[in-house]
Amino acid sequence: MSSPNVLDDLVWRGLIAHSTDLDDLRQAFASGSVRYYVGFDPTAPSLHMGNLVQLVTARRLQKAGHTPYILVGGATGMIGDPKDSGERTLNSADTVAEWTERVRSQVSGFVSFSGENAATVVNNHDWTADMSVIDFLRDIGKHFPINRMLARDTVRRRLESGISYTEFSYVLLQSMDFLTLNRLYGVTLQHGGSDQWGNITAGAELIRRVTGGQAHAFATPLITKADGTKYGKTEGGALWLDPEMMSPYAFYQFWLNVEDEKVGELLRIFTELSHEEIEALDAQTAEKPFLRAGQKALAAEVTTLVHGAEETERIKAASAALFGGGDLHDLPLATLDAALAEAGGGRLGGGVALPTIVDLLVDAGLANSRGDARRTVNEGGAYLNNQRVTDPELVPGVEDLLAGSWLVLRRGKKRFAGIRVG
RNA sequence: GGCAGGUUGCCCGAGCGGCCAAUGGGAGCGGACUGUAAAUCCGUCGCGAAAGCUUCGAAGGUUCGAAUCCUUCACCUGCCA
Repeated sequence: MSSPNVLDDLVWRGLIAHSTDLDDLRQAFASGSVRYYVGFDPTAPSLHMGNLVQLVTARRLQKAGHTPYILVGGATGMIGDPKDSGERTLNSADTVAEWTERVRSQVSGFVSFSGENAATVVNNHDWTADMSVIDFLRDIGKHFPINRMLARDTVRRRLESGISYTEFSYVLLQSMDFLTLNRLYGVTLQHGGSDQWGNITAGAELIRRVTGGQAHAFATPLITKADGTKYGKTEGGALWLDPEMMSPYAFYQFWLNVEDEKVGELLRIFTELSHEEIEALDAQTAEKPFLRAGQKALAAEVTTLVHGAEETERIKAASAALFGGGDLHDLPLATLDAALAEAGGGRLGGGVALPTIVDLLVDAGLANSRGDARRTVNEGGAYLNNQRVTDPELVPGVEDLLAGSWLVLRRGKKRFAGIRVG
């Protein structure tokens, strides 16, 4: 039931940036269902692209027969992992509790809770909240030499700008999690992002020191754009998995717009397509990049994984309608309804005179202010029903209403919105 | 606790009484090219149709006029204790 090949698959997909002894891990994988864990701290109301790497990785391991323990950081979220950009602001207990629940329901969609290797979701708040300071310092703290802690990259980089004792201690909590899961459930493997590598190995080390047992670990690489910068610092910030924080349509569009140089890498990391399928897509990207077969497959696969097949079909139809290049007047009302609901926009009451194109752009959310909208029109970036508009004062007439009720607005090449009239 | 310096638009960073809505770079946005890609080039980048209005840590003050001078407050940094 367990597959030793999963490790080779992870390597092939480029998912292993750091690891403890891979041969030991391979052996463990071959000899039975390995219990592994990955943790998610509630630092926001939703998980994002970076977390998705861990979610799909956990999913792959489970499919290979291993047993997932998904940890939500009800306790670690109260403390905050030290990051290079500086000290975090502490969130209130209520906020952390609420976000913890949201993260819990989000992660639950990626693993299976049935079968022999059913997943378990745990919350580190359960074993941390009631622990006494004395127990913590005696049982955990004693195993952490300060000189080693100070040598850790994340800490060293913060020594100049400053780091609180709170964040400095974070590694102890995460290490205690690994130890606790090891004791309670026999968890012997932890994976996470490469930025977590220090915390992960500290946990493996703690297990070794306390129990004498061996624990495995690996870290996935940091995913960056082709130019090395981080992904997703656009409008909303991160690439959120929660449909309320990022519409599935926008999510799909993100993957569809990925650079050619990155498609192959992202297909490997995020999709469950076979090696053959991915290599075929690589070949297509190389030979006929204009078809963007890789991007299309990537967008469809990842959106399906996160938002479901049904939603993905709606989005694909919407994208085809808006980007198809055909005459929008030919589209039936049902298609427009669906497409524009995905794309976003606004609604106007019927009967009254229509506003100018400038006001429409603002109403649809495509421009921040009327000046911005006016500028866009003057720059030639405004379109009504896929026809460029050059006059800021243009007022659409009844004849412009598609299927009697829609105006399709576009800013630039790819930002669409619909205004429903009536 | 003492001494010195800093706080400018999304970010970095000039400006140091009028010519400042505020140089420059980055990000963002639009255009050209193209493939809803990258790179490149061009344009744009507080609100307002305009008159004008609101911005340069906060509050007061000096002045015909302040981001620029003065006072107080808040926060940050460096040096000394």
